[in-house]
Amino acid sequence: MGRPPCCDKVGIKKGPWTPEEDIILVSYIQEHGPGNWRSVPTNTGLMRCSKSCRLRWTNYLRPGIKRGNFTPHEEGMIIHLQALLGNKWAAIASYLPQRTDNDIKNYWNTHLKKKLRKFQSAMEPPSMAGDEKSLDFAESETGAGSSNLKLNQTSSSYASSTENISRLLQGWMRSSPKINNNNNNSDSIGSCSAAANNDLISHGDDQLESILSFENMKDVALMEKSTSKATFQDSGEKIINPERKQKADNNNNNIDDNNNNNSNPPLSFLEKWLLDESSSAAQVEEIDQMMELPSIF
DNA sequence: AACCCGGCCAACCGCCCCTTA
DNA sequence: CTAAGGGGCGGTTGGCCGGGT
Repeated sequence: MGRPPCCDKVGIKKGPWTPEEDIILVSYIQEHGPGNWRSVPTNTGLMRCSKSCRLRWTNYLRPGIKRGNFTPHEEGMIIHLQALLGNKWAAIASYLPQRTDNDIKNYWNTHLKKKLRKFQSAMEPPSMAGDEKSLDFAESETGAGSSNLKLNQTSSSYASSTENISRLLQGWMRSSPKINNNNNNSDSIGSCSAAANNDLISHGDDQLESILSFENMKDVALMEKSTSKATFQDSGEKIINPERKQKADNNNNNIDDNNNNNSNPPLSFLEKWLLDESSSAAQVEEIDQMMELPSIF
């Protein structure tokens, strides 16, 4: 039924990437641009499957990726979007261009889910504490007295220090105008929208409840999806709109309506809502404060 | 000091969708 | 129209690390 895994072949290397492999991959992409991943292993001599190469590039080597240290604003965006869209990490990532879906997914699973759960149990009367339906958490409670959140774990291993890989490799990339020729094209991340959002977000009602009850927005989201399907494209490679996908595949060239978007497309309802609400930084901080209360005593 | 346990996160797996021949 | 291939996405895993005992 299912297709055989692409990486079944013997001799395919798995596990953490080495700096040497990263350099090979980056220099290849520098020369040829991302895409046609199938040919990457053969052309580079990397003993990695094409998927692994793509993943490595999109999640770590791509220029402009920001890693670690999620800001309260980003947290708020993620919480909002997760409530609205569910576990559509790629879609969520498209609103946080500097973040990868994998990163967001990990952050959600390791930090935000717990945070929200704590928050929810803090908000609920004790008798209700066991009922977790409203947050739709799939997993069961583990470790009832779960420990404090550990943020910013540091690691000395290469793989874990990749937060700086893009920076380290910037020299390589810089010598290549090809890839990042366009402010906003599919490889230059971290540009506009996030920054714009950061700037735009200035207010919001502080009703914490609103963070947690977006059910009413889901219909809107569905409508949204059916009509305009995520009109935002992140400046990365996650392309939600198929039309854009095709264009992107054709590679480059400014596709992007969204670039040129000076002819800014009108904000969709969802986007407006996000911008209005994602003042959520304040809301998230409030959650933090709420959750710290018990520890004060 | 050694061991155990749990958290974190990079990477893999497998399914799905889209494109192309 | 259909089948095959490639890429994208979400879920899951496994290894590393730090904290606790």
